[in-house]
Amino acid sequence: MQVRPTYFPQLAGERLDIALCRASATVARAADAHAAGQSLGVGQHLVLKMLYTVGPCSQQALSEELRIDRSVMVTICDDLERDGCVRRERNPHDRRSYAVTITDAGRQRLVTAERSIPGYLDDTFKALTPDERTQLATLLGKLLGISG
Amino acid sequence: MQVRPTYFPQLAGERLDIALCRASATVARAADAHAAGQSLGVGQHLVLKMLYTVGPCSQQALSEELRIDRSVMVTICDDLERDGCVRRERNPHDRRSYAVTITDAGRQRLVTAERSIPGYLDDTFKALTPDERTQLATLLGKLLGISG
DNA sequence: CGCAGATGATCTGACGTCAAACGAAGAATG
DNA sequence: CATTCTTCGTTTGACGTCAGATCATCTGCG
Repeated sequence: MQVRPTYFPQLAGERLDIALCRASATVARAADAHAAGQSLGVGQHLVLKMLYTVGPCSQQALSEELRIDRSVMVTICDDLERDGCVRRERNPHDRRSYAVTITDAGRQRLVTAERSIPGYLDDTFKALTPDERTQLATLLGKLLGISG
Repeated sequence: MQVRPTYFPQLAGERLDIALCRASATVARAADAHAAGQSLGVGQHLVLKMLYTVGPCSQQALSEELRIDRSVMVTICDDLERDGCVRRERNPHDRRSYAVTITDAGRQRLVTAERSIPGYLDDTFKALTPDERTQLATLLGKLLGISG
């Protein structure tokens, strides 16, 4: 029930980029808060999810696909490995790279975390109807150059 | 001509929040690049624009409305003042706060910078038709709780 | 008035992100 | 094979952001 209708709406009206960035910042905050509740960082979650769906990957592949800097990926994998969620095995065909592999504990951790995602998404985007969410997804897809 | 159709599209499909954040990151990069070309930071531009449209403000008001941290606003105003784009006059009714005021030079600087904005926006959102841009603006508005 | 608490601007310290440099291991060229 | 170049993972250093402390000023209350 905030009583502050001022300059921003006008700005958002003429600057689509600013509106997009602010919406993203809001959503990112929600994601971080939710992740903290699960005691599994957003990056860690995404890494586990990708390993789960596409199988063992190099840190390089994880970095590029998830757009997480290589140096950040190091500590994400460190933490996941310390928690027993992944193993770092050397790729026998290229001993420079790892084959980061999800463990049973990691799979377990992932499915647990995944259970809370629908509720989190629903809450974060509760201002939009299901149709509108689909619209938004489509528009963002186009913006990101996703072929589909 | 990139030949990398892999995991991300699938992720973006089921995680609207991730899609939103990545789109925002892309747009923010474009904004920074464009701002660098204008040698006027995004924050500085927004401050000038707000001062231009709503008149003199305290740094507090600028901070809250533009969602820029107070401590960051200090250096933004420092730089703008050093360049002669704003003046910091004490608010006579409350000498704790400034009345940050745009100068003629600042106005000039702003209108110059504003001229390049339509082209920048058009380029950044070229993947969307005008109708789709309007749709996106509407959806983001709802998400941000803008009354309209 | 005199004092406690709130508020605006500023400064400082901690944190996360990212670019650049590095070492190890492969690929390519002669 | 040797030399050069590239790639993967890691470390380091710089930078921007933000929370908390600080100082000056204002407000409210006795």
